[in-house]
Amino acid sequence: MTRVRTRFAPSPTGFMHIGNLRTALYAYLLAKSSGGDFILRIEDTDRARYVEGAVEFIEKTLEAAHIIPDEGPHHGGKFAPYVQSERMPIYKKYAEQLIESGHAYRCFCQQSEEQSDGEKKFGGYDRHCRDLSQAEIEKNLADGLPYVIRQKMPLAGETTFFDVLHGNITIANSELEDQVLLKRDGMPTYNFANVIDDHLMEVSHIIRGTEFITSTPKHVLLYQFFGWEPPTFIHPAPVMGKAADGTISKLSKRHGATSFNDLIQAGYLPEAITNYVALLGWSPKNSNQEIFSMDELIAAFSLEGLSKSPAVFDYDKLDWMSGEYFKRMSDEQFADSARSFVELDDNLSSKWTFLAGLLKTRVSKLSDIQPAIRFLIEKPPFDAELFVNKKNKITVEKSIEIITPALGAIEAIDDWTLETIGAAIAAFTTSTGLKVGTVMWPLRVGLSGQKVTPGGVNEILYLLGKKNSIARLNETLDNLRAL
RNA sequence: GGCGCCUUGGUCAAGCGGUUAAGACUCCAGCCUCUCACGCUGGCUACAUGGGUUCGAAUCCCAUAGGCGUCACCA
Repeated sequence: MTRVRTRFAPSPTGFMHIGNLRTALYAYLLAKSSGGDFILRIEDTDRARYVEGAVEFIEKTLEAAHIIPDEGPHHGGKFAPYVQSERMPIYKKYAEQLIESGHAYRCFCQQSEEQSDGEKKFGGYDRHCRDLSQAEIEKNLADGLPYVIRQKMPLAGETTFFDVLHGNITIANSELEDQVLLKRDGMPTYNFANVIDDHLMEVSHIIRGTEFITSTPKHVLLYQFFGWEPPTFIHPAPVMGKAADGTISKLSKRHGATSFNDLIQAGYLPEAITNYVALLGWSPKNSNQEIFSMDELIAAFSLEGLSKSPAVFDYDKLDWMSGEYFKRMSDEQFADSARSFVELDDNLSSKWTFLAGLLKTRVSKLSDIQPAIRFLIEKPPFDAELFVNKKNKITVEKSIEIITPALGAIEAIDDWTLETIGAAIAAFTTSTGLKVGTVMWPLRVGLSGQKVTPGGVNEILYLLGKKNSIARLNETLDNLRAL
């Protein structure tokens, strides 16, 4: 059995779409699950679309996602170069070989040429250049006429190829246009370069989007023309997005964050993103496991688990998975990863690990943190409504009755630690003879200025510090009495 | 429009001729609880439609519908 070699072949657009990331992931998992190689190849044959620095961006993104190429532009490998624009002589050689064997021809048609008869027309050219005499060709060449090299498709019959997900797919050759192999500028088209490179680089399995299904017969014909063995094809369905109005379409900008980078910036962990994306179109056999480390994905991956229907990207589920990753981290780890997403004052930054521990189970992405802790830095405006709570039998009067003596108890705390605070508040609560909830409600609301807080009274007191806590409670008291 | 692919709850998704049609997310209810969250219990919701084949079909076949893709000197 030949060695499994897969490749990820993005064009350098400076953007790593989630769908691309998933394709890369599957290719990587397939290779690694069978001890093979994963290749990164840059398909930069469209000069107009080239984005400066995009290659480095792709490499950095893959690295962040823990998808590490064995061969690539900056990873080396015996089939270098791995950037198509650096392989032009190779494509030229094979294109000419095809002309000689009668499977390709020089086409001198202008791009905008119109065809008037009722014959089937392919992209502004007809097939008359197929029949040019050698003399005509020589003349055109001598005149310096620009030309492209086109693949000479069989006019009859059909081409069948096997796709792991879809089985045999057959397309009539009459549906196939004479594909341009070499463009006017000498660059190869995708449809040509990928065949040459995949063969030369000994790629065994091609994983790419379904948008390539209909052009695969062209590739298969090329393999036949050259007498090469075609690789195994796998065409997973695209990742879809759901718009606000419920319509479903290929995941794009209108659906929000759609690139790996967008998601990182929103504060999702790379591991969580990779994990979630892996499950969008793949599921493990004989298991319901959902949380996977990269090593576990490699161990569990198999082509049989791939789905052939499109999957809708679900931010709710990503949020859940993200939360699962947070919960499995230690407070220290979480505090560390979240640190760059928050701005803290000196007081809070000295208690950051503790605060982070409180937040860990309450956020689904790191960018949720800052809004959740703002009340600790700046107290929200007074709102009397907050001091009325039916369930805990709290009213404004009752709040004043509780906060006033509580202030005394708080002022009496010398050593400001979570333990001493907890003990003092517990003792105070007991002394009032009231239910815990009844006592805590006005205190928490009075301290935080909001109904919902991460952590309870003890934690907030600790985080705020003695001086600040007392100041806030006094202010609250003033406001309540003024009503 | 031609050609191709796809179709199990709102979403992901098991299932490969015989099941009470898994599991997860979301949502709802309850428990826990000083709020929220976590955790725990439980619940709602699905085989696109119509024909076959078969003792028996979500599973096989054929239509129909809908969705998606493709028809570039982009990938």
